[in-house]
Amino acid sequence: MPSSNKIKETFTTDWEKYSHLFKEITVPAKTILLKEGEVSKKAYYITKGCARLWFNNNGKDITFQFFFEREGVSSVESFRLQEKSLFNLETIEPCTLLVITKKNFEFIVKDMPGFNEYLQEVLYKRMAHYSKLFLSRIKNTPKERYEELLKEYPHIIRRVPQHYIASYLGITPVSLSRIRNKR
Amino acid sequence: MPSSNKIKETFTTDWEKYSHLFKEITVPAKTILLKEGEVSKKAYYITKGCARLWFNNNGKDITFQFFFEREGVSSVESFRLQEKSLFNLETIEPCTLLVITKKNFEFIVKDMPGFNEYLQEVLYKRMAHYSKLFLSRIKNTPKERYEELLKEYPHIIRRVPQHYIASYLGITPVSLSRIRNKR
DNA sequence: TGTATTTATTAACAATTGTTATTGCCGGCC
DNA sequence: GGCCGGCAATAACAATTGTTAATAAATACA
Repeated sequence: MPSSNKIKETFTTDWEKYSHLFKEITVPAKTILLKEGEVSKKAYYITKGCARLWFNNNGKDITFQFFFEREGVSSVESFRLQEKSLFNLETIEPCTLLVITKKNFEFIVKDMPGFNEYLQEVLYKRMAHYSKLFLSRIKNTPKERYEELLKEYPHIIRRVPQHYIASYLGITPVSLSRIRNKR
Repeated sequence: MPSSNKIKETFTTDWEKYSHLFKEITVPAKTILLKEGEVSKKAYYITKGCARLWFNNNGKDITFQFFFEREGVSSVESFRLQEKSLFNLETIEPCTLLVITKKNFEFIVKDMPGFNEYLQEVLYKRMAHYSKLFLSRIKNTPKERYEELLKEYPHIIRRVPQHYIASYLGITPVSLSRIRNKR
């Protein structure tokens, strides 16, 4: 579960020895890995494909975050605290994933020096990501938000179906199409 | 600076002995107690009146929080970490305030048992307040947000001028007036 | 009390976004 | 290759909100 450049080097070499705790699976697109309201028992690492975290709001889905190759992904709060997840975790493309159980994960937490600190950083980054997302919703128009996404994270727009982008921006697919084609 | 029922009792009796560290001032409405971009050197406790925390977004002001009697108020992050404040702190009504300097405040933090924990709780509540506010912006329409405010915090609506409520809800005063009068 | 200032309402119009439905395109899959 | 399903674009219309301006009401305070 590498990532986060600074901390990465400190334990990336040790990583091999835990590989037997992960199971590789492949799943089709639109597979729900975790359902809203359920307690997360597994965490995933994306080898191939992409996924999204979203929640249902009166029948409309609101996407919070996208995940791509070489990223760990779970409903962090639910997995760590074993509480009901507020989010759905769903694949967008067919995916190859490394799966680890909560139990094995806890083993690594205890066994690998520095891993817990790394997790703290992941959590912190996630909070920062949310704050930024929320603030952009308050301060900017959908159009501005789209343009910012296009500038800062073009790979998301290249790869993710447009209606998920719309759900991420808080608008309808129709409205996003209009913004893109300026009419 | 009492508040927060649970922790309150643990040090509310000790509080008197620090009263000499506070200075009472009275200020008119619309007094800026802290300007966006400045470092907070003072914290306030409201004896009489009310205030709001807001920031400027391209000329429009966005209100984040309202404060009333028996509440401590400051740009918490700026006061604690001595960083530039992201917010303006401004009185809404003429106010009577107890003022304490950063230095004297730090003295109390060190001197009073349990005070630091209390501050942690204040900070935690503030984060929770923000999360709630942000989520309501994403999930609900301005109309729904107004109705929730009316139900949950009627005292705010009773007391605060309507255009500040509008700024808190993220809409124009005109739009809020329309919502209130259903047309 | 009378005047000035602030605040709220209303109207008219523009801009943005949502809703619903249709069409066409593309890719996966049998 | 051909069919089906998912996706994007577009149109027409409705609903919501913003903008600007005028007016009315409430409030402050001299």
